Amino acid sequence: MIDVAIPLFGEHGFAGTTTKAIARAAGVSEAIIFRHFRSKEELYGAAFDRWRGTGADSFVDILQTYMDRGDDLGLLRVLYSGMLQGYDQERALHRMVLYANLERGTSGDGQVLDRMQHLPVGDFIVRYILQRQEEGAFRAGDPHLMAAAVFGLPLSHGLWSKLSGSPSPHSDEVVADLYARMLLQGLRA
Amino acid sequence: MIDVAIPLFGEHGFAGTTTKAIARAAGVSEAIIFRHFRSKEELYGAAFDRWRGTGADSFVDILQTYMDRGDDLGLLRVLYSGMLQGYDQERALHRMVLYANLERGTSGDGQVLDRMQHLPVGDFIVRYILQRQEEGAFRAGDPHLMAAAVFGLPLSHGLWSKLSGSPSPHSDEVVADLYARMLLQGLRA
DNA sequence: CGAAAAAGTGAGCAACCACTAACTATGGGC
DNA sequence: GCCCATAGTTAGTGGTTGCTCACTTTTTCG
Repeated sequence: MIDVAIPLFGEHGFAGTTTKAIARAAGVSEAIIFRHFRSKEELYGAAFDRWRGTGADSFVDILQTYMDRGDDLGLLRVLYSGMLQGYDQERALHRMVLYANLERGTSGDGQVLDRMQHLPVGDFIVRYILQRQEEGAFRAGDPHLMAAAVFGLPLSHGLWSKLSGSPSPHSDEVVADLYARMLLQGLRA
Repeated sequence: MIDVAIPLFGEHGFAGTTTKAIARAAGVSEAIIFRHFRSKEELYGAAFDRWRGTGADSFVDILQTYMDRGDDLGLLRVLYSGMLQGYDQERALHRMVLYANLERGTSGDGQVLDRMQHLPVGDFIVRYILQRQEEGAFRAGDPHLMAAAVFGLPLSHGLWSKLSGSPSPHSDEVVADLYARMLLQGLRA
């Protein structure tokens, strides 16, 4: 049931997704949703917990090997390539996260947003920038701000070409390489 | 009526905003909404047309003076400073645009998205990058991709600290300066 | 002024929303 | 065979949704 709820929440948001639609997609009657989850809200939360466990740990491990090797360009290229691929493969999940940012961003309980505050990959990039700064390789500045820039750079492209509806003529690899080179040059001291 | 609809659509999205709430905010009865607009959808479209005219032309003029002067860093600093200020001052409008990207991004008529396809500032940055590439100052690459990077860089920071609910400890000027320097260094050949 | 047009109202419509009540089938452990 | 928890059903609940209708008030203008 969570599996079929994620694409629906991702497509139409929390307010735009009806419990009836979820039930129909799951091939069951609407009533049993409320046997397994106390409310629509609780199902939404469960969908988010599913999202948190999305192979992020193994991805951090891969990035770590690049970091140990001192391969800055490789690290960024893998990060961006993974991000762009992730937008495709887990499009529904990413859209759900964006929706949550907007729907829960203001006057919400913040419960859902709290769960996504510190993600493994985000924490890793902050630590990575900090270390390279101490080594004198990267420019000075708040690592959190710079990490936001790292994640933001491909966001505009990804938002338009992947999560909305207008695909790009460039392959993920081309985009990832260009962005990795641009950002690395911008990070260097 | 459009004026009061924008904050509501920006706060809760199209699906999450009721016509009753708009009417109450406007201080009129619900029925007169449907005298002035054939449907909720049409009011939504009207709110977007309001957005398009948001002083973008004069902003482009300012950027143009920096471009003529060959002041790359100044141009980017003003652009980012303006973007961050815009997130604050026209928060509702920016949130509405993000909502539209998600809500209309898939299976929608695309009518709303088409209206925001080519914005003055976006077109200007593409032309700017193209010219600096021809002068040999900026690295090679698709200007549209690079323009997406220009707009994306501060997006992650802006999304979290401005459009959602967790403000940043840094001033807009500090952030704009850091990001402008990072991006300029990354753009250079 | 006076009439037409525009702007506004309250009551209410069918459809839909999240959610519940009362009941039935199923399957595993004793 | 019996118990009973789990999973499922149909048929609703009260409340809300976008939107309409019949009607009244205000504004415009020759």
